[in-house]
Amino acid sequence: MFDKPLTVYNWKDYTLPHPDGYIELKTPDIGDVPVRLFLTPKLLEEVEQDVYKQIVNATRFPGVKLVAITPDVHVGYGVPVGSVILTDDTVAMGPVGYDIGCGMISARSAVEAEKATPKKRLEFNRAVMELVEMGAGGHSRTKLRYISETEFNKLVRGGADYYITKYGASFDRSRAERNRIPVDDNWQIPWGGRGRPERGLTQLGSLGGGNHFMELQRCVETDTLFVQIHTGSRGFGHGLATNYFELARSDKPGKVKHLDLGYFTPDSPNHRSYINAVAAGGNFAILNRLILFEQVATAFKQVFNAELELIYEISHNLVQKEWHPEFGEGWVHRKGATRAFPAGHPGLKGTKWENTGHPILIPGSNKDFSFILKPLEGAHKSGYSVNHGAGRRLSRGAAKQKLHQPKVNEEYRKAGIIVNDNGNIPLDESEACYKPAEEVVNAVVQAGLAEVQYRLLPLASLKGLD
DNA sequence: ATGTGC
Repeated sequence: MFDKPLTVYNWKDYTLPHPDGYIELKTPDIGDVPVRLFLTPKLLEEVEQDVYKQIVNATRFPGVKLVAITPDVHVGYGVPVGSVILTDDTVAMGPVGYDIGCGMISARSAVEAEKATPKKRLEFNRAVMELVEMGAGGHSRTKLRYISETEFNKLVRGGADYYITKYGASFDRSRAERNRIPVDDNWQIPWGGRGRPERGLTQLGSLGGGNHFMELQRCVETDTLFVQIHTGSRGFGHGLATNYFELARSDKPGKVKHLDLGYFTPDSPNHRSYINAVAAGGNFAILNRLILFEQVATAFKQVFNAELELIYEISHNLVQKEWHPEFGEGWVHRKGATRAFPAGHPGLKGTKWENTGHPILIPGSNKDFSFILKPLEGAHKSGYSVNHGAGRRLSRGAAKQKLHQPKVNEEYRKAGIIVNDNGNIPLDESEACYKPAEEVVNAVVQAGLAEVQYRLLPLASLKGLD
């Protein structure tokens, strides 16, 4: 299924603009599966050659009905980061990714942006760094570092509902995507194995490394201070993903040659089990964002003496059962892709977003715009999804090699953006590593998927170091 | 992404 050799190399010659605002890809390698590229011609030109093989992979899981590619697409494990895969009943791990439930939280304040003087920005960063554990391998600095396995189980099953009942909530969470993804009572966490999800036991309430961040921003439209957080399920989600990749391999001996392309059809008991794992990993990520937000709000209060109000909280790495007007009920895998339900979508029924659509949170680099978008009716074209960020354009290795530390430090200093507290900008996460966010967001606006509501500019950024 | 082995 996945080892059929590719017949096409110059794949970009097999694209044609569709009147609905996306680019259609049709090659013998992808057969009849509709593949829609939500890219401008310029962004398409910049897409790496290796992405093609991964798009073909995406079409080859059993029962795939649609593959949508978002404008921030780049190479991932098995399938691209920035892909949306609709299947009938197959569920797959690669199309969710290792950081199960990874996503964004965004909040606003009534504080005028000018109150964030350079001194206050540094003060904010120091206050956050005092409270929040950042970086790869970090353990929570909250009391949740010391919870029992029993309590951990209750948390990843009960999500924010359980957390709020047990520990109380310092803010109104009713504006989040959800508090909890249901987990079956009989599902057990697959402790141990190669993945060792138990790594997550001490990590609830820690940022992590890589592209995870916390940021103080100025909203261009309101000229007030906003805050944004990007984090996921840490070692727990990573461990779950690893163990289910292994299970997929033992499920179908010899058939799954590429570990990254494992999947489960409903005839496997692991099918339901993996859906539960995604729910538990998703709940961990929801909790992680909730706890970090409480800490950031505490720091914000200390420095600006004001409250933060949630705008939205949403994951961009999940598989969920959804309805689609063209493809019916099915599993929607989003890997580095943000859900975009417009007004009237049945998935919003009974929520406060029913008549408006829910906010879409899209971060740019820490020296570029971030965006909050509003989904439009046309979002069905992409399986109700848009990009999840600007998209990497320079590898970490290349960034460390090519970029000059003093020069980058100077650029950020001139822009008045403080990263952490020592003036040294992490090169592999700096502006040059990412595509211009505006260009990427324009691609989804032009395709009629969403419209821009707020533009946010970074003032102070917090990054965990690898 | 993770945090360890290449």
